[in-house]
Amino acid sequence: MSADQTSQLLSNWKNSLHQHGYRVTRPRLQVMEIVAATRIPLTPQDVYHKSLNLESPPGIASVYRTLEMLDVLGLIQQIHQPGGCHGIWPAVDGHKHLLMCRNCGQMQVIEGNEEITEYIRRIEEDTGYEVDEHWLQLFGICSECSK
Amino acid sequence: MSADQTSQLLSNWKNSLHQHGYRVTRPRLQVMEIVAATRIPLTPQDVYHKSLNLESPPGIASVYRTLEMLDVLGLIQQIHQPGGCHGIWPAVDGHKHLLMCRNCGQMQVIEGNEEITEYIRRIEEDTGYEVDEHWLQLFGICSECSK
DNA sequence: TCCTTATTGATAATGATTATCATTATCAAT
DNA sequence: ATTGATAATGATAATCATTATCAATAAGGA
Repeated sequence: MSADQTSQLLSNWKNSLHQHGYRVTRPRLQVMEIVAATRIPLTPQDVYHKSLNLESPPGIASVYRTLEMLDVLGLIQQIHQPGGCHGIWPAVDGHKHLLMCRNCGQMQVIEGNEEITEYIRRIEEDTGYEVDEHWLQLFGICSECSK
Repeated sequence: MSADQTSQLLSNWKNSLHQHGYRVTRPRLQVMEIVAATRIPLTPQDVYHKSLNLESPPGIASVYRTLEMLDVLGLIQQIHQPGGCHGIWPAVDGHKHLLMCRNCGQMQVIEGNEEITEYIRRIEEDTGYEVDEHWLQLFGICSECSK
């Protein structure tokens, strides 16, 4: 994620806090900066440990509280990984699927999902379910790592 | 899952333990019976609490150890749910996708995934990744629950 | 600048999972 | 069927992540 993409994201997030009546505080900013800048999914613990490098790091409780708030506001999303654990990641607009390099951890957003829409339509016919949500995540090796 | 499907599964699992040099013990059988018979994903705690109804229930540690063993042997798989937490479920042969009713929790295995194969081929072309694993899970309301 | 109150940080409480280790039970060999 | 080596168990302690508590602090509207 490039530097100006990150600051764009941060700016949007701050607006969202204001709009929903949340105060913009230093601990929240510290957490948001870390999450907005990450290129790999982070756990709450990851965020906390990264924050310890900062001047006056937020308390562990504020890290959890801020992540909870970002989640409620839909600004981050959970990522499910082969290791079994979750990580968080800035939420992607619309419904996009994610591709993650199992070597370097880098995430990539996939554009277009017509095939999946078609697939789901067929499943609904076959099973009688109303499918209202789906998760698709792809894992592999990115072109950098496969060199 | 029907009664004879369950006993078929159990029988396969016991064979697998023998083949890999694991002893077949009562605590293991108790855990395996619970997991093989479930119609919804279970957490380790779920399994433990269900086991407490039994005559001489296994210790909590044995529940964890048995689930770990079943996972290593590839006999169960993890299910990722909207709530954010994992559950376990008997592993499905081949690569099948799962559909879960968000009301009753019931799981359904989906046959055929040509659309997904096609989708992944396109992603590989677009991104330069080698995609070697993918997770797709669908959530919705089953025909029973939507009545 | 003041004042209300949302937020923080330190820490206690909770809950899940893992590690430890003496005792028990499996199962291959006899 | 019995024996014996040792894998496995169960009770519990240790660890680790997450949540709750509450007095002190700071954001931001008046």
